[in-house]
Amino acid sequence: MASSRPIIPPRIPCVRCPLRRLDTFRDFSPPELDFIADFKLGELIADPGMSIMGEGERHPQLYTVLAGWGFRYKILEDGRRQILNYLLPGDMVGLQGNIMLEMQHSVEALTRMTLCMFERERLIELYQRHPSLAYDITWLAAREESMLDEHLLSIGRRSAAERAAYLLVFLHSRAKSTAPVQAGQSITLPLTQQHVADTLGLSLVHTNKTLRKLADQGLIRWLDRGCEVINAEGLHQVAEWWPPAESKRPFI
Amino acid sequence: MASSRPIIPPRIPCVRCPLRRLDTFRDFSPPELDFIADFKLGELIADPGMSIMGEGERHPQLYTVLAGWGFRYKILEDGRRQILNYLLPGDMVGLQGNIMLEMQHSVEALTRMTLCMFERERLIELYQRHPSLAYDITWLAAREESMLDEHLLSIGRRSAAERAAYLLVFLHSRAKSTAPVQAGQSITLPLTQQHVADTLGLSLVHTNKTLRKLADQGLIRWLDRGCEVINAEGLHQVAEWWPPAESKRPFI
DNA sequence: CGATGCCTTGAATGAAATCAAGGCAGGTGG
DNA sequence: CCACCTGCCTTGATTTCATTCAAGGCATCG
Repeated sequence: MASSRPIIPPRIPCVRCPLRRLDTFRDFSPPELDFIADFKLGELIADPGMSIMGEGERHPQLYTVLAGWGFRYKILEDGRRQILNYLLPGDMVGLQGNIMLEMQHSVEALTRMTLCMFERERLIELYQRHPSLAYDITWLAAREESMLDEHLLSIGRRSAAERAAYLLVFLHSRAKSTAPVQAGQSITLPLTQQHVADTLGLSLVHTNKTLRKLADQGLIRWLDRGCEVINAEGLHQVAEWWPPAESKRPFI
Repeated sequence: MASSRPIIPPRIPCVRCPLRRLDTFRDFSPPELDFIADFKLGELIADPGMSIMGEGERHPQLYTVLAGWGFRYKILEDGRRQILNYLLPGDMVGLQGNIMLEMQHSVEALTRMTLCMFERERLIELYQRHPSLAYDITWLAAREESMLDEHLLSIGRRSAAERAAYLLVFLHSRAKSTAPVQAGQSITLPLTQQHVADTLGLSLVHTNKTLRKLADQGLIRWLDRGCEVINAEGLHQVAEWWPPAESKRPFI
């Protein structure tokens, strides 16, 4: 099944990885970089809406998002869907496949994505030869966990408006730190209201009404298939949430 | 602050660790065991209701639950509380403190707990000298992540009754795999309905009514400060959830 | 014997889901 | 070029589910 997808040999050499240029991410030492470059099998291009991994599947690969947005989700038998988190450049995808036999969630592309593909088999080698990179993987897992904690608090205890404000300003701040620096240009979150609804645990209709209120307050502007954050500070205050202080992030 | 708590030198040597005897957990190689034994600083005893870590604190230690139950939670300014997950024997506590500067959640004891205390500083050493243990830590982090994913699906998309059934059977199955083998004796989950409410994102009153219905269906029995699962299979069906197949688990 | 902690229940209120339409832009095919 | 989809957003009316309010019960403990 993976073979039916457009997998191509590495086009973007790790030495010239565009993510390394951003100062959100930490630098590799030369031996680390060599290892990673060798570890990389190729690239996967995914178009919007394309399924990258499916719950219950076994996946021999491990990915890192190089460009574009995606999301992880689970569905119940009757179709109720919960989006668990979003995938942005620098995020790892499919680590769970190494630990559990089967994937416990699905992954879908939101925009056109480029993913770096790694050989799962060689993960052990990474742990043996590069403890610092192993530690980075743990770091990434712990960071994912802390995002999920915050989402749980949000869905469990925040009101609809607070939840929506939280989600949008959360994504906004993540987008800001991974977007190629564009002079003053505003960032658009590439979502539909259905995605928002499925993330917040609300119905589409109620999500729409809630977003309308935020828009009426001048906090956001909703475009076709996208959301523009106009007043991030206002959203922070509605949500009662501020992003945790973060030093330079690792990525693989 | 940690010094005001009853920290005692190791009483239970790792060689005779009671968890290693359970066949839920994997065995250590002799060198691994030596390292862990040396890594262990002491034990922490926590009584029910005692705070083990607080959000915003910096924690120099890392723990593993040796006995007893606890939980991780977050609170909003106005007091709304969300329980994120429960801590059972074999679970790691405080890894996040290594990655983020400050803890992003709090930890409290539910029953009397014994925790093994490790020196955070030496975690890097563990990564350098024992890649297999490093991998185990990643394994534990990924497992925690997959539990949080399931909780998110539950709170976001399941009905009150489904959620309650899920939580109880989830805890029941976790308890079963870590409890010292007691011949046919039933397991009691050491919770109050307030804990259940704060885990499910429901009010106490509505939680009570929901649990009542499950009890009326003969699925559970509610005791004072505890819940007895009578019909696990029934709960699985209400929740539409079964525990993922799991091979022997690592622990540190 | 009065507190306190935990569970229980009924009644009133409120938030969110569901039901039901409709609008509007972009794309396609006759 | 127009007719007709289709996907995404919007709005009002109704119903369902969950919260809040209010009280009481019943053990345990000092």
